[in-house]
Amino acid sequence: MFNRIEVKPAYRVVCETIEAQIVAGSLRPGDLLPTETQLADSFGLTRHTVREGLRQLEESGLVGRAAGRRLAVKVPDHAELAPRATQILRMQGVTFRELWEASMLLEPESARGAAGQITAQHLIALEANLAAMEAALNAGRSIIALDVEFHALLAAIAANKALMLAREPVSQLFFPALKQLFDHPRTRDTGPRRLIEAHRRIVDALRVRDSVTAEQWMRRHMQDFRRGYDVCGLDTDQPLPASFV
Amino acid sequence: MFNRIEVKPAYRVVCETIEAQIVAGSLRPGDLLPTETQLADSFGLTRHTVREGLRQLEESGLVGRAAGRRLAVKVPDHAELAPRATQILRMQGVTFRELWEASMLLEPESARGAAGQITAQHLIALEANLAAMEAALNAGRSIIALDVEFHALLAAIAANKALMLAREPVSQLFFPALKQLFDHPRTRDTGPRRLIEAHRRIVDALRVRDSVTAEQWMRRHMQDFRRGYDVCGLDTDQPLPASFV
DNA sequence: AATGTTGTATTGTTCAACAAACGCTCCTGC
DNA sequence: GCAGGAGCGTTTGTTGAACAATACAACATT
Repeated sequence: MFNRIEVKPAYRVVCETIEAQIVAGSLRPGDLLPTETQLADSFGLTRHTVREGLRQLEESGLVGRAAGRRLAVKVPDHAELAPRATQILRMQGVTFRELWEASMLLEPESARGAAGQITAQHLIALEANLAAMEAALNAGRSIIALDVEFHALLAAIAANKALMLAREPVSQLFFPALKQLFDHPRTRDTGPRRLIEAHRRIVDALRVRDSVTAEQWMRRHMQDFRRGYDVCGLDTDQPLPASFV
Repeated sequence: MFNRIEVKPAYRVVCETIEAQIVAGSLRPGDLLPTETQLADSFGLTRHTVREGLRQLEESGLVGRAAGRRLAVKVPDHAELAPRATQILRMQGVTFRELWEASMLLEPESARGAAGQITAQHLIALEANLAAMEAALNAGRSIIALDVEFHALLAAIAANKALMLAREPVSQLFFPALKQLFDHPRTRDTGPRRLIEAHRRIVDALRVRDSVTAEQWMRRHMQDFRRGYDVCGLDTDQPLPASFV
């Protein structure tokens, strides 16, 4: 009968009210919010209180500074969400196995989907990535960042928004976790070569829109990672060390 | 050469500084933050400026009110992130097809994983869900919420944090999208029955830890959804209507 | 046309308070 | 001895009136 009453601070109400207006559609992406003073007047609050609400709204990604100083409604981007998701996974002590199992699902599907959508434009980007990797390898620089980029490229080509959202945080953790591999004597020399080889094969398959082969090579590629982890004697059930930031 | 210069407001620096302390580990989950006045003194800012930073930190999920009023560092929960991810997908105009393709990957894996981890405790929860569904159906109430819950239960049982994070936002959109189906004359009568039947089969398979059958039935279950959508003449490539809130 | 200048609107920040809620200690009554 | 209040200090939530800094636009200058 009498449900739990919770008093929300005014700034929270401000945030929720504006958010509600946005999802309801009365404020559309691109629209400028009223000025802080106007909002304060409307709500019958001080500018300070309104500002605290706006700070939360800002962090939620629903508003941002489009052109000038004024806050504008925008469509939040999944690129903003990914780092936060990554952070959650790390702080919750996600294990290599969990990441690997997720990647084992998401990446092959990403490759498969890319085969159906790929354009000449995309191929150029992929080739550029491969070339950059070769160069980095020869120069003795790390290829991890380029690896992450490669997989992100594939996902972007596949153009499934749900998949991209799901994939990104996992990839942000999984691939950097492989840094250990490339530093390890057992895999330092062969690892990067095998990686580039797999990427090469995937691109070749995509060029001829061969989704089956692309998917197969991606799966092999993922299994390679897993095997490398084992070969190096690393425990797949341990939480990832915090150093992967 | 000359990169974009961005001057960050002080409240933003406050937020980032504290966040850095948390990820660096000098502030651990459970620790209380200093009081607003102390922070203001340390930073050499006004209490209000500090508060704006704290509001952002709060929204980011890294701090929260644990016991009393004081803010405490906490491990962010993926349950907080899911609604935001859902929002992003919806605002970006995600289509039924995208959601379905993602679910077609994630849900069967979820069922498969659950088979390996399930306990008597879990089975009780699943049975309770099934019973509640039967009851809801007989009473003519909607079973959508219970369906979402069923799939969330499976994911929780499978206990893969990366998978749960990936799955949740998709499920929050995908299953409610099926409301149309259960309102449509073509599937109104048979749909819910088939749904419960599939859930039943999955639970039965899980009870005997038969991961293959569980996964198969889940896949069939998903394909059923898709077929229903087609049968009702709905366009799978249209963005979901905004009414799924 | 490109570069200064001015003016105004809006955000960022400060200072000085006060109200309300919480946690704590200490005190009372049994 | 201890359960239950009464007070008290601490901390957050909120207000008010300012001022500084910046961005934008319109205009003047060269």
